[in-house]
Amino acid sequence: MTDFDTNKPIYQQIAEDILKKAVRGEILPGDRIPSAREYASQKLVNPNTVVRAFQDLEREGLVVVKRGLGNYLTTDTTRLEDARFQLAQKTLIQCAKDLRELGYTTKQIQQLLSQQLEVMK
Amino acid sequence: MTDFDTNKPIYQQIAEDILKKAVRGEILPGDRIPSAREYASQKLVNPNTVVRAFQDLEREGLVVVKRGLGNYLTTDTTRLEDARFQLAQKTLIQCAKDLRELGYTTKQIQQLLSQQLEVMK
Amino acid sequence: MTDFDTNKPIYQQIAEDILKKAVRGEILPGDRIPSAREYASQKLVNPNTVVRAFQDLEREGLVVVKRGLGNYLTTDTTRLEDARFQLAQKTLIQCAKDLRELGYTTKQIQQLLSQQLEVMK
Amino acid sequence: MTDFDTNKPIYQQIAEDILKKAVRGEILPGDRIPSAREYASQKLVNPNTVVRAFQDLEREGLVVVKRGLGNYLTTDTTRLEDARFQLAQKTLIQCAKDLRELGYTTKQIQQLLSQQLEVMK
DNA sequence: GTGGTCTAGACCACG
DNA sequence: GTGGTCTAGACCACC
Repeated sequence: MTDFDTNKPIYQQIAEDILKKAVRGEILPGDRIPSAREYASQKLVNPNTVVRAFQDLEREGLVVVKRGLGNYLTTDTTRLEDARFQLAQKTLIQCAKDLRELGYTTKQIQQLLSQQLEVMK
Repeated sequence: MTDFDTNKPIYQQIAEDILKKAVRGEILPGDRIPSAREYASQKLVNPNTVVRAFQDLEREGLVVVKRGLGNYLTTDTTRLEDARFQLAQKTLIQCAKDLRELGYTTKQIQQLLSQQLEVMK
Repeated sequence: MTDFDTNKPIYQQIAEDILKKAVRGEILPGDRIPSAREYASQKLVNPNTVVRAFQDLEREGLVVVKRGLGNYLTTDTTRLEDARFQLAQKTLIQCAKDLRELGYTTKQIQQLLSQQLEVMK
Repeated sequence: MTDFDTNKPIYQQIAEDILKKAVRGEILPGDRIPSAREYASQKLVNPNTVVRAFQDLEREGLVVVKRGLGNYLTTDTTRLEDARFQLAQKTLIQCAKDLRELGYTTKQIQQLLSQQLEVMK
């Protein structure tokens, strides 16, 4: 994920990127997260944009900011699991709703999804 | 659908609304679509916003503009089916990709979707 | 030419259609041209639109309107040849200008045109 | 090109102007394009009109929009060359077709074009 | 600062 | 009547 999708705020993509790394175990609870500056220079984005992403993560309780020390992934694993499930839920609801509105039946939707998952393997 | 989602362009929602009506058979191939002005006064949006939606639909070949007469749904049913499938495909790919990145397995994704579809029945 | 190009006024396309038929010899000098009504019902366009085309042709001296009798192609062949050459000239100037602005050289333009003419044979 | 042709949409002329500059090398791949507002105040047109031109260019993949930063000419030179060739092709096809319909032969068309190019030198 | 969107109101060509 | 275009001015999110 070196590039960003133009239709979505970059700060949001950064926040989701970190959440994804956390739920996949690439960052462990309590781990230090690169500082906004490091992250910004690495991903070639404006530091302000990263700061905003971190603020959002802190607000959700996923990241703990220790001033002068850096940002740390929360040790509260429930929070992580919650955030993961919520994001998944939101994604699925939107997807299911959109497909329903396109006139697809439950069976068809499941079939299309299976095909898609197969292709992406 | 009398109101609009605030975090999506209105013109895009109008275009999708018409596409959805078309694929669901509420508008038939060759049917006349309400003029931009009618549509605008009915949905209480600015005519220009509707015009933009219609232009997008024309660019995709879903709507045929007959100058001075009005806008007509294309009689090319392949186009309609294509547009439907493409939109469904795009939705599914995004959904599957997002869930994969959250670390869900194929089985789990299918299960979550089934639950969701069940709930929405 | 049963259908019309949407980017150009229909009345203009009708006028050009008649001019083209005349210069190609499908209509001869002095021949009667179908009345606006006949033409309109044949091509499925609004009679007013045909009328406007005929007015333009009359203004250019290509068509003579004899009230109550019908419209006749002028017997003045010079007029026809003039109109033909002018239209050709206008077309070429625009084409050459556009290609020049795209940075093509004289040689390249001639070559591209030759290829195109070959294809259309 | 300080003024605009009255019988063509301004937004279209702006888009073509930029494309032409790009294919002629006056703007290089990756270069920043003046912001819509700059361009608008410079050419004395409404910013919205410029925005529309830029959006068309983005849709064709010639311009990349970086939000909050500005518009950049694509670094994908294939796209540029494609766009150039397509526009040239479209122009030529239309020209050749029109002349053919006026009853000119291949030889005559080539000759007329050569004369025209000579004149414009 | 940038681009994205929307509203309001106007004018035109076309049918 | 229709759609196409343009202007003017506003608000927003983003960087």
